[in-house]
Amino acid sequence: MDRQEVAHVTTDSPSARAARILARVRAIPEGFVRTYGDIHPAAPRLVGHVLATAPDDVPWHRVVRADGTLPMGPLQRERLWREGVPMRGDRVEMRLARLPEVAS
DNA sequence: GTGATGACGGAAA
DNA sequence: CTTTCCGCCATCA
Repeated sequence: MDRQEVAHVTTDSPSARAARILARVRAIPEGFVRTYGDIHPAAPRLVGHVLATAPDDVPWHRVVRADGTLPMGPLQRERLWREGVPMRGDRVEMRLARLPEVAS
């Protein structure tokens, strides 16, 4: 389905989307990561904005780019490393750390 | 109201 | 491998 359908199916409203995004991010288990696109395919950039203005009790470091590079640099890298996320150089081994799409 | 920007993604060259 | 280009949506000037 395209983004229009997604928006229709998933009760949209600025706050509702933000809430859904935050919920998904909080659901990422330690040691794994998900990409912006995985969290909200229709608007990856929105995910970034939400995380940027989100409370720090969310595991924002578990959200990385689709190619495994880290948007937040060294800090994020350190946090992921501590959780045992497999990395190669400065990027995450998506093949192993990327969490499969979750239903809901 | 318009236009630029950003913690992005994917396709094309 | 890199660089463009276009689509997305909320914010902000």
